[in-house]
Amino acid sequence: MSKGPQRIRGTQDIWGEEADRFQAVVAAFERVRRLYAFSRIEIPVFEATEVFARSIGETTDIVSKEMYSFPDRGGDSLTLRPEFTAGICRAYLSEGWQQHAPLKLATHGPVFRYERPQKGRFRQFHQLDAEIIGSDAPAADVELLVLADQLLHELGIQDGVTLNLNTLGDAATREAWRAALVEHFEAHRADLSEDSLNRLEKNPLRILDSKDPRDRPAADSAPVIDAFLTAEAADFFAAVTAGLDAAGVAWTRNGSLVRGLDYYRHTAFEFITDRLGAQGTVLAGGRYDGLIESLGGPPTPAVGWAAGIERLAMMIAAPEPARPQAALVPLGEAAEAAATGLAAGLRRAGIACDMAFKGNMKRRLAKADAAGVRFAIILGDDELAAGEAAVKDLRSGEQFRVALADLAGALVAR
RNA sequence: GCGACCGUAGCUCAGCUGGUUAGAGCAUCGGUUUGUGGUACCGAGGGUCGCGGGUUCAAGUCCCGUCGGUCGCCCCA
Repeated sequence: MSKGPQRIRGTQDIWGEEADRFQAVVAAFERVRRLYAFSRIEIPVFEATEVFARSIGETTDIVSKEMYSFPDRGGDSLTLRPEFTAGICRAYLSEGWQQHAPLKLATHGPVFRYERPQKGRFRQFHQLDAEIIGSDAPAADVELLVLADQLLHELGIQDGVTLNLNTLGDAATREAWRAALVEHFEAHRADLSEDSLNRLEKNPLRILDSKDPRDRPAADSAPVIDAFLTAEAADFFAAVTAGLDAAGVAWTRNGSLVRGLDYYRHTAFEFITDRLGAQGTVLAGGRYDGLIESLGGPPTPAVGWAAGIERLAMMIAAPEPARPQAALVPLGEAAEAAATGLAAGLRRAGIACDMAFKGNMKRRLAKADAAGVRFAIILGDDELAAGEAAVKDLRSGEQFRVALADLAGALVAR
């Protein structure tokens, strides 16, 4: 095997088709985000640890054992972001962006979670992220969902994916429902898996979507949230579903869809596929009206979602690799210099072209062909003397002479 | 943190119940073609068989450990 430093577990070196897929996902997101007038935001890759600890919830696995936290040289505890939402809310507060509310924000980039890598799961992975901060209108939830739906359509993966939708109600609803669930599961303690007994202490809602067959009877017979919804919460959810219907976005109600993170309220959703093994969630989010308050800010309503770029990239059709239109093939030193000038001219004219750093004609032609280049521009002493280049169409094999001054135009014309 | 499977050239893999100098395809480089690619043919370079220990006359092949990979559980995008 190779020696030298190795890639850190759970990180990736991405090149070739994989990189093209990644780029295609990001490009689609940037395009769609503009259509919905979301502005781009950039935030730090690391934050004070408390930003995540206070917002995400001390009891979640993310905070308790999956964060990359470290003391900096000054002794402060910093953490590599495990998600975008908390950092964006911190920025909203510390930069005084309340004055711009409601704010529609989008970003993408690396996030970090210390987990055991598996299919579609990495320690450094990448997310798309969209948030609306400062609006308590159900229309905000709807817009975010329609945006997500359009993104998946533009990526061509809507067929394998369904939008699962639920409401967690407002704070009062959630409290009442949670109490009822605890009571229900306490009564079925004997039937539950060890994992779920654990969840009962830490996050009882999670028992509802347990994969363990032993938990299913108790989970399926558990009280549903609808009975506990306050009138306001019920109205809110009705407005969201009506909006989705109006926008023509397909959705299915999933009463056992809950969120792992403490800050969610009202709308919760996941776009789920069966094409990625155990990692079925492709895009997920919801409303988190309590988060900014938990960071020490004023009560501020907000909604958002995040999607794993790697997971999306695995699902899309392979994109056409970008290939240059032409390759320069100089023969000899004089031609090499002339070709350098020609290449610069073509590129300034907006024509993508390539020129190998060295090699004989055979090598250069083979390289151009392997790269999928359409035209080889051959420059030798004969051509130079005539002020022309030999242009070879590598697809048809036909070859013709073009005056150097007309090169760019000739290539565009063909 | 737990479980299962896997770890042989740059890549994908073969190597039968342990037995002389470990193979193939692709890729790379060179040649058939000293100014013409994509096809074909010939040739070359490249591996302490993840690492460490053990069993054996003998280990890529068996055993233990360790590291890494893959998939699943937990959790989550």
